[in-house]
Amino acid sequence: MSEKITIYDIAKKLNITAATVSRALNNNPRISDATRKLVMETAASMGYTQNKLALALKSGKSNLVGVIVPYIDTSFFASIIRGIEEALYPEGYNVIICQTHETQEREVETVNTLLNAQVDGILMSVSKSSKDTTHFDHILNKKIPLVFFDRRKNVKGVSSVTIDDFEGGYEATKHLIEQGCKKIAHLSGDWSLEIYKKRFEGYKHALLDHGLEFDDKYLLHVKSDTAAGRAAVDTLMKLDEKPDAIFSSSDFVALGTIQRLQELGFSLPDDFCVVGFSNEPFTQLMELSISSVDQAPHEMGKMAAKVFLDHVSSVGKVKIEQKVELTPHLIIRKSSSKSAVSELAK
Amino acid sequence: MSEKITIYDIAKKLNITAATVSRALNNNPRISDATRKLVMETAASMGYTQNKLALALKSGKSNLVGVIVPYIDTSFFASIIRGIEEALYPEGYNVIICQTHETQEREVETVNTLLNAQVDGILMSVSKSSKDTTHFDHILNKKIPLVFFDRRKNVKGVSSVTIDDFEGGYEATKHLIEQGCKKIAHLSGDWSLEIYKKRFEGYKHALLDHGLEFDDKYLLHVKSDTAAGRAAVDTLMKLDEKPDAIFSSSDFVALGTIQRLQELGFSLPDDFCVVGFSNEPFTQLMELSISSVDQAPHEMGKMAAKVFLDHVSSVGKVKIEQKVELTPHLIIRKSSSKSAVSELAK
DNA sequence: TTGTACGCGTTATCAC
DNA sequence: GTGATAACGCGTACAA
Repeated sequence: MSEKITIYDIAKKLNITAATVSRALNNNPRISDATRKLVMETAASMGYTQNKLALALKSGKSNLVGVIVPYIDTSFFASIIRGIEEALYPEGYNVIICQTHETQEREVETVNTLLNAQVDGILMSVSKSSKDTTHFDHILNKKIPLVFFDRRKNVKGVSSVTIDDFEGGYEATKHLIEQGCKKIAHLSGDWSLEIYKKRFEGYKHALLDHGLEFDDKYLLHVKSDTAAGRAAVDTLMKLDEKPDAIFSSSDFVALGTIQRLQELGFSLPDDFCVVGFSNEPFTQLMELSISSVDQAPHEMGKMAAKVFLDHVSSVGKVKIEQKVELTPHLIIRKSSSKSAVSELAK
Repeated sequence: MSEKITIYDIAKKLNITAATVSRALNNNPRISDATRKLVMETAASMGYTQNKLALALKSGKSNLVGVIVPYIDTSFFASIIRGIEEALYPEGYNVIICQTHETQEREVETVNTLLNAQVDGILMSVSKSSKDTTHFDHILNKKIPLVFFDRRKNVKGVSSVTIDDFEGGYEATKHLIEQGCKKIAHLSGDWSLEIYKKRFEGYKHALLDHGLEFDDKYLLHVKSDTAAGRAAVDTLMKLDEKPDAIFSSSDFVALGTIQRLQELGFSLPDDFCVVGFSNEPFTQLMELSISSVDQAPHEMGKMAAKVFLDHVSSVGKVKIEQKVELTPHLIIRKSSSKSAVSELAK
């Protein structure tokens, strides 16, 4: 009892042909109940497991889906992958994970690897440094569904699932304005990624819609870590007109600003209101819990999987690229809840 | 230019046979430089990609490795998976991810799924409710390497990579004793998992080794969330002899205890010292940063992958099961750094 | 109801 | 150096 058992092994044991075994195992109607039962039982006793590779080779369908992310161990992407896995597993798909480490080189490499592995689809979030798009054409030329999530590129025929980053930026800024903040700084990221640009635009429009003017000096481009947030605070403090609120495109940056502001002796949220983006797990755990825009990554993953499934189920039919935009949800916590305003609300 | 290109397509175009194309592509020595170059070029121009499924079927080697975890989106497991992926990718393996949701049922199911997918190995952390072990035998019967990480079961012939949980519990407790704590409570988890039992044993031995006695009333079994930590504090506060320190097997529980203790008006770390376990990302981000035992999940993943690679490279040779035990590292932060002791150290 | 024969794409083993 | 052929494990028309 060991090694790989094939339908030939069980056929030989029963003095029948492999075709019959195959039929019995697949509940083919054209087979007697007797042999079906017999085959089923001996298959189980011999410890037979179907070789999906052979099936995949024959059918041209591997039931493998590739997922490409910058890093797997950031809570945002991990949640998305969980959503994808949980939506695809019940449909019989297995998920292969690849990381790009934010480089174009690895992105191209992993795409080719997944193509070699004959995946039935690729779900991915493009890396920051991704500029060229010919590797996406490789995928499309092979008629393999490609779905972007969160970070997308404009490629014809490719569906995407994102959140409405404009809306997220708008809501966060609007909330700060409602808290009575007048001079709201915005810490943005690398604009080669659409998401940061759109969050900024939401921020800008919210200002204008509420009679505030947009001022260049309150816009900073920073990296996504706490150190960058601390440095940003120091930069802002050199201004003649210091801001009274900060909307950051990253929770880590937001945390850095809070740390630095508190070090400088400011009282939050009364002197400064801060809102972050992503609703990282830690934001709700802090003593001064941090307001943030939730991106519903689990839902995003499920939706990306659903879009893929729609694609495969609509072969032959007109398959139109889908651009799903999820609505972000601002979660208001202590870092932006001025006591004065809270009192008013009561 | 589209659809799947096979070596037959390129053979036909060049009026040669598929075997020759295969040889050219695989740098077989018995081939002329002229045809090799010709094949290489036309292969590239036609957009040929090797079908690894066919290769896998023929060779019996899929270059797929299955990874099974309770949940993919906890920082600990996500880091492990990252470590695994980064160690396996350069060796030509792709990683398939499955989640058990902590149920035995899904664990058995995912194992069978991965076996069907013809994975070359399975790396897994068993689920809490996993009791039966026959599904592990299925794996071993097929001569497929199985490696446990973090959470293991005693199964003959199975390698494992864990951290020395006894050591972790011991060091954490010893540290608390050195801070001057005399009555150290321990919040443990479900003892059906070895890890929690061992952490407790480390705790107990550290007490005894330093002349403190172990007292039942300071040992509580709790779930792994902040609510459980809060509840545990309330339970401990009902004791006549209240503890002066808490060693928790979970960072989330530790956070809960800190929140509740502060609510009750205690000053930390002077009234209470708290140490957690896992070094979750948030522990270092809190205003009162939390001391914790780091499990080096990234390293653990890399090591699990390495153990697997050792297995496959030693086919035929005596392959002995490896029991790798990584050394945990206590990270001392504010939650257990008494100012008095700190002053003394200066 | 069951057996026969073929093909999925690839490489390896023969021949030539 | 290259061509022909078998084999990996499976499902399925076609024949019986």
